[in-house]
Amino acid sequence: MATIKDISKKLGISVTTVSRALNGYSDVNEDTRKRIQDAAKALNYRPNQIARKLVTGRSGIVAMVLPDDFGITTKAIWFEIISGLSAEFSKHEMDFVLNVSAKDNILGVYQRMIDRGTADGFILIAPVRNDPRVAMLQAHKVPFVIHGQADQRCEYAYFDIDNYGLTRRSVDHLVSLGHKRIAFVSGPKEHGFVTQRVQGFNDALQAHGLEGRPSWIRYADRMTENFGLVSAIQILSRGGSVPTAFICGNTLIARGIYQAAASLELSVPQDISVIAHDDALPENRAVNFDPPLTVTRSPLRNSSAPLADLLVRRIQGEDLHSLQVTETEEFIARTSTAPAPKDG
Amino acid sequence: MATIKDISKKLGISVTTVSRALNGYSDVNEDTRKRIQDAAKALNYRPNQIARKLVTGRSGIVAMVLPDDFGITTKAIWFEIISGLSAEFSKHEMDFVLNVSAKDNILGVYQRMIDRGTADGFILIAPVRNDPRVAMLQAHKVPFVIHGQADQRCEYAYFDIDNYGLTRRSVDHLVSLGHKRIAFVSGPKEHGFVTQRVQGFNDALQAHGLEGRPSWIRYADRMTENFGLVSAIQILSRGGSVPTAFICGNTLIARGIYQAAASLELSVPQDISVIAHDDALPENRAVNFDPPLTVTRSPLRNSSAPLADLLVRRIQGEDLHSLQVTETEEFIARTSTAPAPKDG
DNA sequence: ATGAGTATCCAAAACGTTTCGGAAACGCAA
DNA sequence: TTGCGTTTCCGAAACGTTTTGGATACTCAT
Repeated sequence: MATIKDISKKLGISVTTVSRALNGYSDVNEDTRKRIQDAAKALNYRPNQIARKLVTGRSGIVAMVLPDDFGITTKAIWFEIISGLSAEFSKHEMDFVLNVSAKDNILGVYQRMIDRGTADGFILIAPVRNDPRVAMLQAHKVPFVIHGQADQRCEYAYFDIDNYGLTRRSVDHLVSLGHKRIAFVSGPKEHGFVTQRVQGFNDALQAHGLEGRPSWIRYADRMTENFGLVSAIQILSRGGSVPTAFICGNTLIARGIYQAAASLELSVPQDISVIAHDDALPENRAVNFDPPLTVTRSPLRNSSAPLADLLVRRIQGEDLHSLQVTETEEFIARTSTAPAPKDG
Repeated sequence: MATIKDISKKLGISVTTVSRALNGYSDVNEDTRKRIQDAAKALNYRPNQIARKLVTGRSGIVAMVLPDDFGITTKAIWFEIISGLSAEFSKHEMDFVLNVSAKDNILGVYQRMIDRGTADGFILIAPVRNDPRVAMLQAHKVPFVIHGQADQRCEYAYFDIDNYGLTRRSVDHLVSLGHKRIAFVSGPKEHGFVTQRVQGFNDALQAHGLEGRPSWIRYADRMTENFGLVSAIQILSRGGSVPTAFICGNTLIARGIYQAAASLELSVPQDISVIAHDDALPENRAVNFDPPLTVTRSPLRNSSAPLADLLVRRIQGEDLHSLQVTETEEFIARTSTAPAPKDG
């Protein structure tokens, strides 16, 4: 309601000085600044973002565009990210625009938003290789940060977990328990994080002199309980030798594998060990599994603050290469993993 | 990128005329308008919302503030509403700001948004009686629309379903099947829709000369499967006569009641009939229940378009009273309801 | 020919802020 | 005294649009 002019008039100080005082410039006397700040508070002044944007080119608005076709799993995951981000940007006094659109229209939405210049920057999630969104944003020189790293050497800011290391550590743990035949039930092939995890998985097997079987690596379109159930039954029912351990892309898949084991009258961990990556969604806690699930853990919730922070700094013009963060996940051994069965 | 000035220069026409042509004013020659529109298209012109807002006071931004403490059910429900709204506002070329904040800070967020004037209007959901958010928005004369009607006679725009009629119809249906003892498992007491449903429930009972028992009406803090399970077992295990039918606030509660019935070795619908209100969430389809669930149905998804539309019209200054919409839900009889048991 | 009415156009102000390019006042060294 | 550097301030322009209040030219009846 109150404008900078009101403060200016009330104090008999120029609009310029008021603006500079409030924005922390050094060319204003500290006493004056104090008076101005007090007046601002007294008048309940809040800078009009719109007016500010017109001159600075910044709107204090940040956006995220999501496709609308996904299951409840993805829904929960994204809600987790969304609420975290929204809260985080709130702290920065920024607004968070969410757009949920048909998958084939996503690029159109970006185009519109870029043209109208509503947003200072974007958050992307679930990147794929050669992601067209990335190409578009780069072409228009719009700041953005990706959750997850799509390509090996990339020219954008990102926050990622160590997907490669995640499967390596899981394999290491299983091998140290004597497992030699390990399956990996993962996510959609086109996503960067899946590629990296598979890579880590294969490299780890090789490092231990073990041989992987292509049919023991499964790619889910949707990383659901059902997919875990079906995959495990298929893998375990095939003739010949079967895996003694499963690594799961998330805890839902693990749940499906527990079910499969129960259905096949196998017990976890005596017959098969299970280990998963845990995004720490509040509604599916690995510690409440029976038996409690061994996991590599990196709460999705924890990624909000870094993501928001990175984007803010990117918008402020900070260099890309200082804005590429990879976080190492926690390893938590519980009782879903045990020494490999003797007859294995 | 291209501004109104660019068009103006290219065509040798004043900025004023370009603006008026593009905004459909009648005082510009149709030929000129055509030329201007063509030039605008050629230059890929999009009006700068920010500049526009500065003078009109409209930002083309609309906001919603949610508390961050809720279970996965609410999460799914809200995601449903959110994606619908976002898509809908997209069509209106408006941006949708989402803010998820701590419950005790919600009002602060509204205050900030109102002060900064980022949003043209707000969407509220899940109103309670004498909702402080309503009071605040009314005090600041900010346009808003509520999903659900909190108070009987209210001075705001809303879109609601006929919550009163919903339970009336459910009771009618059950009574016509011969049921005389009916329980109702509903939602949080403080929400308007619960009050209305309970009212409809009680009135319907009375209209049929039946007597309700207070202990047969249950208020859930969270309308989950668990609450349905627990409520049904408690109600059915009590000494004396027990209900022969349950009305459920949503399909999750119904699922819990199915479970309770199974656990108590009662069958649906031979021993107890179940009827629910169905918000039509994609992950919990009433038709897939076993037996398929009789419902009153009003897809949440369907409320997005009216809500968005109402808000847009409210922002444009349309009168409140033409913006109060109550939709009647569908009634779908399936096989979870059957004649009351003879010994009942 | 005059005046009124209509169709079409436009210059300038306004929205609230930041920023550019100084200006004034002072201290201090030469 | 002069000149220079600091500190502290400010006027005016700018951002891209809409809106206000005419101005101009034309038509048509008188």
